[in-house]
Amino acid sequence: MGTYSEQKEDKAGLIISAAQKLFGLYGAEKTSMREIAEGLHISKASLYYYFPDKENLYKAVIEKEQAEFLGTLEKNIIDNSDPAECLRRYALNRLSYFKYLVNLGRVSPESISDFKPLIADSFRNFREKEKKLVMQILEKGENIGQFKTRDTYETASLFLDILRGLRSVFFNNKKLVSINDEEYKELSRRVEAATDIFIKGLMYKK
Amino acid sequence: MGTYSEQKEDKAGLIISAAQKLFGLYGAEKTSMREIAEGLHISKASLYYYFPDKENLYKAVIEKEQAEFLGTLEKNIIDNSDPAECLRRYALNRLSYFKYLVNLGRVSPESISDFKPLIADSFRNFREKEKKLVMQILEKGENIGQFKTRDTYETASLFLDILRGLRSVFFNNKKLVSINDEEYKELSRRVEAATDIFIKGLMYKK
DNA sequence: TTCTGACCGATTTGTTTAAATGGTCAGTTA
DNA sequence: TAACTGACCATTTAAACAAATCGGTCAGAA
Repeated sequence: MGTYSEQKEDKAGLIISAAQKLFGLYGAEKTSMREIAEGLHISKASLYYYFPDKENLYKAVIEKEQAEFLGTLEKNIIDNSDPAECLRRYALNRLSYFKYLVNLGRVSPESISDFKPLIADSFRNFREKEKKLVMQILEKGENIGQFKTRDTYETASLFLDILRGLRSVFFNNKKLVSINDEEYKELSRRVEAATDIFIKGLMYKK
Repeated sequence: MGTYSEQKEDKAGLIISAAQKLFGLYGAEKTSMREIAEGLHISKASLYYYFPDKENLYKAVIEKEQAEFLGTLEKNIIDNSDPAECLRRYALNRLSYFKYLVNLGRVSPESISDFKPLIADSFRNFREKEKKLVMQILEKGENIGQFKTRDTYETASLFLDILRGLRSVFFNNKKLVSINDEEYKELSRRVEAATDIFIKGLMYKK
């Protein structure tokens, strides 16, 4: 990489960070490009030199967060050799990421449901990557004769949807803006219980 | 019951049915008390002879639907002796009820999240009844040595939340107004798969 | 290459006004 | 006296319009 593109990435990174902060404070829709530019002491038009439009800037913020999470997740999992323990860790790590997103204001009705196609793609992509990670764990479990599944892809998808569903149910019951420690403990207790039963349900019966 | 209260219940029942129909067409918020009264050829004030306010009328509609569902559900389950099969039936019956509610327009962001306390109570009550039904099934499974759970109440609650979560995830992905046959099949396939794994996870290991 | 001010059409916001809504009540009806 | 009603009220919602703000563009300066 040359100096230019490095500089460009630096500047783009600064913009992403500034946008990330403001999106976290006010939400993406309530944050204007003018505000982001003013915070960086540059003109609004400059933002459009680095990002074609607001949607792509938002996408960059989302994908930055997703990449960070997937990175730490892989590290946290790969070193562990027991597939069941891997699934347990996955569930709790994923929940921790959820808490982070909620407390950042990144999870809300409008952020989830009526997403623009571009952002929806990012989420789909993220979920696919998650699925593949879980698939790897399941396949490992099959190979060492610990698990027995019909279809690792379907099972991984189901596992993630169950976790997502539990979060969603918990989230819908209380109208959450942020998660405090008590709520988080309660939710992780349920997620752990569900994961344990799920794992038992995958176990190979001798 | 005397003639008077029977007549009163008849009339109240008519009002509930009329309201049910209109709520289904336009939603509770977009249906006015005037409309309901006009459809029954009575004055708006008369509605307030039978129901203290709109909220309680809506509550009556909700509880009528819930009672009907719980009734058919119990019938559909009680005659079956295998607990695992009971859980499977429960899951699919519950899904069928969900489809019914969605296609009636009874499930929507505003109907779910920002409910008035009164209606929220009805839902809590309904969920408690569901939980007790599932608990009965689980206890039966424990008694015949088929299941092994830490806590039947917690497990029942978890089972229902997982089902609810899967519906919620499916519902949030597509922005549903009604469920067609394909979507319903897809959803029941997933619910069945989750239920099967869940049941396996409850099985007593010899 | 990087950045900007001036500018555009479209959307959002604020404000005002009229209509409709949920709810009440004294009194009629049968 | 239980069942019902028309007239009425305070509050919410709908409509309409103006002003501000928004995302985005572009010729040209640095």
